[in-house]
Amino acid sequence: MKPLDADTLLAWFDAHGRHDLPWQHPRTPYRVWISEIMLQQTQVNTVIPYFERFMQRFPDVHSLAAAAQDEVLALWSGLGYYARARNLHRAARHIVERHDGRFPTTLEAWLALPGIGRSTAGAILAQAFDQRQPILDGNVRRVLARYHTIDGWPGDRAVQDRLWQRAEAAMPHRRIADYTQAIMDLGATVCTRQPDCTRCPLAEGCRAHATGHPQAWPGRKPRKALPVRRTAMLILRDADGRILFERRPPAGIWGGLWSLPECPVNESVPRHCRERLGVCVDHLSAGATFRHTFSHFHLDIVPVHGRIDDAPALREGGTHVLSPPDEPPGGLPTPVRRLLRQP
DNA sequence: AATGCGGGGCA
DNA sequence: TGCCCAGCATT
Repeated sequence: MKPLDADTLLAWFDAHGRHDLPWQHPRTPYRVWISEIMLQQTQVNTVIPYFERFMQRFPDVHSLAAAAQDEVLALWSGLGYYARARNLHRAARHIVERHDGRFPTTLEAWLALPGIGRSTAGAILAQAFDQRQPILDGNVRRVLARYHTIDGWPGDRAVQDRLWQRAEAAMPHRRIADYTQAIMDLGATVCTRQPDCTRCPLAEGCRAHATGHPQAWPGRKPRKALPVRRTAMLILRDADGRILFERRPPAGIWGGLWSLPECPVNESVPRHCRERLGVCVDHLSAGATFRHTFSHFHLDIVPVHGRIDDAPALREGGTHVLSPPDEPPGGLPTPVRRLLRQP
C-alpha cells in the first residue's frame, strides 16, 4: 500500500497549518512537554489559556518540581483528567532528581516517566528534538484510518497495531517536527468528524474519500448506556459566608482536588453532617438537580444549602477547611465551580 | 444525549 | 495482555 505523501502534506502545512501556537514560540522541550500533556484528551483552543497561565507560574521544570501539588492542581482545575496533573508533577520531580533537570532524549527514558505513553513520547521527541518518531494521537488516527480505510475501532489492539504501522511508514526523513504538526493540523482542521475533503491536500490518494463516505472511519467505540448515580453536594456556609470545602482522596474521581462535602441522597443531611463532619446544620434547602457526565456514568447532583456553626469542630486534619467561595483552598472540579458561581 | 480524546493500573 | 477508569468541550 502506498503511504500518504509527506511532501504534499508539508506544502499544505506551510500554507495552511498552524504556526502560531504558544508552545511553538519558543519550541523548547519543557513547553512542548507541558502542551502535549494538556493536549491529551483536550482540544487546542481549550488548552491555550491554561498553557499560558501554567507557563507564567511554572516557567521551567525546576519551578514545577518545587511546587505544592495543590497549586499544580489549582492551575489544572477545569481541564479534567486530573491524574495528568499529578503525573506531570511527579515527572517533573523525576527529571530534576534523576536527570539533573535535563530532558531525556531517548524514547525509553520518556516512556519511563509517569503520564507518558508511546504517542506522547513520540510527539515530544519529534517536535522538541527533531527525532524521527511516529505519533498516533486522535487526529492522526482519524487521518490514517480514512486514508487507508482501516476498519474497526482504534481501541482494539489489532486496529491500533495497523495504525502504528501506517504512522511509521508515513514519516518523512526531513522536517519531522513540521510533519508531525502538519498531520495533527490536518486532522484538527480539515479531516475532522465531518471532513471537508475539498480542502484536503491528500484527498486524491485517500481511500475513504473515494468511497464517498469518509465519515465512516474510524470505527466507533461500542457503547453501553451509562448508569446514573446520585449525590447531594452540601454548600454549608458559616456566619461569615465562608463555605466548607473537603479534600478528595488522592486518586480516583477528582483525585487530589478540593470539593464540597457529599451526602448519599437517601441519608438524612443533618445526621450525616453531625456524624461525618462533626458540624450542626440548619436552614437546609435543596436547589435544582443537574447532571454531570463522566465517561462511564452520569452523576445527578442535588445542591443542598445550609448554615453551620461559627466554630465547627472539624475532624481529620487537613481534609476540611472553611474558605470564601471565591478563594477555594485548591483546584475544584467543574461542576463544583459551576455550583459556587450561581448560588 | 452522543461523541472524541491517551495513558495508568490492575487482574 | 485485556479490561476498567477518567472529565471536559463540542455537536
